[in-house]
Amino acid sequence: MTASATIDADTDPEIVIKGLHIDVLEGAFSWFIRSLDYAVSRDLDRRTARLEIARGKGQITALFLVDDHPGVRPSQIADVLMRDRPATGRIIDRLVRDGVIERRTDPADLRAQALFITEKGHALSQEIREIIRQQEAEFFDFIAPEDRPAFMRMLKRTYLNMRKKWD
Amino acid sequence: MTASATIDADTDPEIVIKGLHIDVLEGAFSWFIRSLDYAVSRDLDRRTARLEIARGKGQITALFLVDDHPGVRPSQIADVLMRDRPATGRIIDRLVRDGVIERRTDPADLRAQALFITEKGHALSQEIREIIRQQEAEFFDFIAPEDRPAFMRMLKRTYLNMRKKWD
DNA sequence: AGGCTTGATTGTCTTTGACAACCTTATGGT
DNA sequence: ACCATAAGGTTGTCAAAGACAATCAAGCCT
Repeated sequence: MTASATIDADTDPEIVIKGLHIDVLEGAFSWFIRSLDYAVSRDLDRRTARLEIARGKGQITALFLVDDHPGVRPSQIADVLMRDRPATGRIIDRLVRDGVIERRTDPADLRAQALFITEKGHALSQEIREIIRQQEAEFFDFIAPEDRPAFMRMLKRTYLNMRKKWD
Repeated sequence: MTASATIDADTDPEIVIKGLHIDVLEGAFSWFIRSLDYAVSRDLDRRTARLEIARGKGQITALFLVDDHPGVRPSQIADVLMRDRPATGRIIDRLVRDGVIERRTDPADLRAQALFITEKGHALSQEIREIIRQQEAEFFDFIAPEDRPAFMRMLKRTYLNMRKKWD
């Protein structure tokens, strides 16, 4: 018994952890987002531990991007991930080493690479998508179905707003 | 021009980054949460760069907790942070080294420590709170005032739901 | 042709975070 | 009272993430 709370559809829950009222942090969207990220990431790592993919958000997002956009370039992935190119390059290194994607040089621009998913990579991708679906279901099932679109919309808009400030 | 979107009050925005439709990831709450965390964290690091506090969420949350709960114990902080005790211990080390909090042994339990804020620490805490208020205002100002409580409530409930599964 | 920009890699450094082992103090059962 | 066990913290080690600078190669633009 370390966390307790009253959860109601319409009231603002109080947050108490090990006897500490962490009211301070309430009112701070960012704090919840950061804590949620930590939890979601760890949970996802656990769920994917048995798979042949290194943990970390970057790997999975990159894999999905290659799966959905054959020929995508590392720099595009870097932009989506908001990482610099060296970091993205190493993520891709690992995916290539694991045999889930392939690097080819783009004939139209010899500097650039075009990335393609392998069969193994596609299968892995499908498996991870299913895992994420399960995670979503378990983590967010308490949000009433009719509230989900609203929540998602707010997240998206926050994301887009943030990206605008980013560039 | 790397991110573009149509933002409407009521429509679901499309997300396009550098020409990539990242529809795949839509429908995944977790992806937005993770991306948002990344952005919010980096932004906060930038804003607090000039301050005498190491970057990282742990430092700030721990500082706030000590500021609000004089005599709090490291293990309680570890629980809020969802970190293990070694990690929490090192966060506290840094805060003590920087002179913003003090370690005393709890007379009631000689194993345990009671943490207290210093004057310097309290001043720093106030300063950071103000910075966070500003960040919140800039990041989340596009959420209509009447929608904010709902958004916050959903975040809180997600957080609490997650903590329940955590323990 | 020359200079500049873009795509990507390599090398290095710092920071996080996880895990295991250890020491000290409380607690609880007998 | 005593011994085993649990709880609070510290130290040591290791791996991974991420940031930054420097480098190389290819295209673009006058």
